[in-house]
Amino acid sequence: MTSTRPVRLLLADDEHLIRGALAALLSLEDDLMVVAEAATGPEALAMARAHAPDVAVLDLQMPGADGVKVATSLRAELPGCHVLIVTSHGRPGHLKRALAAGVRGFVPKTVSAQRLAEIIRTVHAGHRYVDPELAADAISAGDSPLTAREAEVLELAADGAPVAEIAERAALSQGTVRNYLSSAASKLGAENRHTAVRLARERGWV
Amino acid sequence: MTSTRPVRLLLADDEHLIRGALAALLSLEDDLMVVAEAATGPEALAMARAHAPDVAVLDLQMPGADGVKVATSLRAELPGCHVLIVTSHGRPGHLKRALAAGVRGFVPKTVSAQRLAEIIRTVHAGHRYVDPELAADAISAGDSPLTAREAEVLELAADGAPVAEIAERAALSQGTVRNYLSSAASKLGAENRHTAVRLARERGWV
DNA sequence: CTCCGGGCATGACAAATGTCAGAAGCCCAC
DNA sequence: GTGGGCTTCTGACATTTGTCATGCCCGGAG
Repeated sequence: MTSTRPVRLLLADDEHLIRGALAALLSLEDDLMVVAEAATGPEALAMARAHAPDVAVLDLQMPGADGVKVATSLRAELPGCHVLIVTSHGRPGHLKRALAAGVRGFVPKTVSAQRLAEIIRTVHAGHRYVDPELAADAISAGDSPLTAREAEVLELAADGAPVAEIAERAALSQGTVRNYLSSAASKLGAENRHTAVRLARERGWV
Repeated sequence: MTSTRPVRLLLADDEHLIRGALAALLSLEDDLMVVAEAATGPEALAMARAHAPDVAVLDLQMPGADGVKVATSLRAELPGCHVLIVTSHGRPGHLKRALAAGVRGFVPKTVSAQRLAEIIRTVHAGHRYVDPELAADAISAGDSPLTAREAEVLELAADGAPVAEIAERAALSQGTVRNYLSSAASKLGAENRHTAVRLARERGWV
């Protein structure tokens, strides 16, 4: 690779410790340059607009808006900025959503900084990179068997709310809610909606 | 501070990215020296035994055994090794458990590496350090109002298991289980056991 | 010693939940 | 345009919960 101008990076992660450490390590690479940092989703967007980085390295879970949401907005506003998502807990469904949002790379935080630097270069060069293990998980987990409404209702049930409340918030009758919950649970092989919620969470389907 | 021998550190975190970055940043400080790294609880223990570090910087959530468990074992085996716990999601109850386990420092991952280095020195000098915000949360959250059995049953209910299963696993009658769940829920101000579980989780009481 | 709170249980009732069958409207594909 | 899948509803039923009263045993506080 001939010496061209460095890759300009945006780093977004709510954990200052990691963000700072990462910035320091990546800056050690001659061809990488951290031009902006952010601790929240909205902040990441604002920083991206202000600095127009080549690659945005986003944490999946951030206050305000998660990495995928930020990626979606970024794709619309800065098509030239490639997004690389870094995550601690890689749920299969997240990867799918991320890819659908136009994310170019998806890696767990268990990779080394060295490896991350390489991946950043890969993504910047226009290629894609998905961690093989996460990819395997996503493939074996398959697609969500839930219909849109089932998923919606299941999500509303997530914090333990009674059927009456779910029905109200979804503007559905209680009977309908129970039917959806029941069919969602049976599709997921769960005995009740609460385990169903847990299973759907684990697979990243909610 | 006169130039004495450096503080020998053990770093344990399952995320290689963070661990590596942290090791690099902390090594930049003249008086700090990373002598061992670990990715799991048991590994951290083994490393500690092998290297007898002055300060162990542990992530709260690691595969195998969490930071508090490691701290407990460490306290027994290496009384001279002070433990500093670093966490992403600081639940009030965790802090309390950590302090009870003899942990000397407790900080969120939102601090900067610079600050962390200072805190490591504080802990090494024999003092304690608890992040003020986490401390405030812990104090305002107060003590768990649950009796031992209530907490135990609530924990078994955590993954959405039906009463029959909880009863079997706790070797209690179903009626007793329902009574405990009911009283736990009312103590927590929850409408049902599932929200009760969620609330107890948030406060770190399970 | 006696009282009290916690652990444990039972039984009974009310409320919430899960399950099923059936039915209507809608839209898409064949 | 017909069939099939999704959405939505209703009603009925079985099962699971939540709640409450009541009782027993035990160990520590007064």
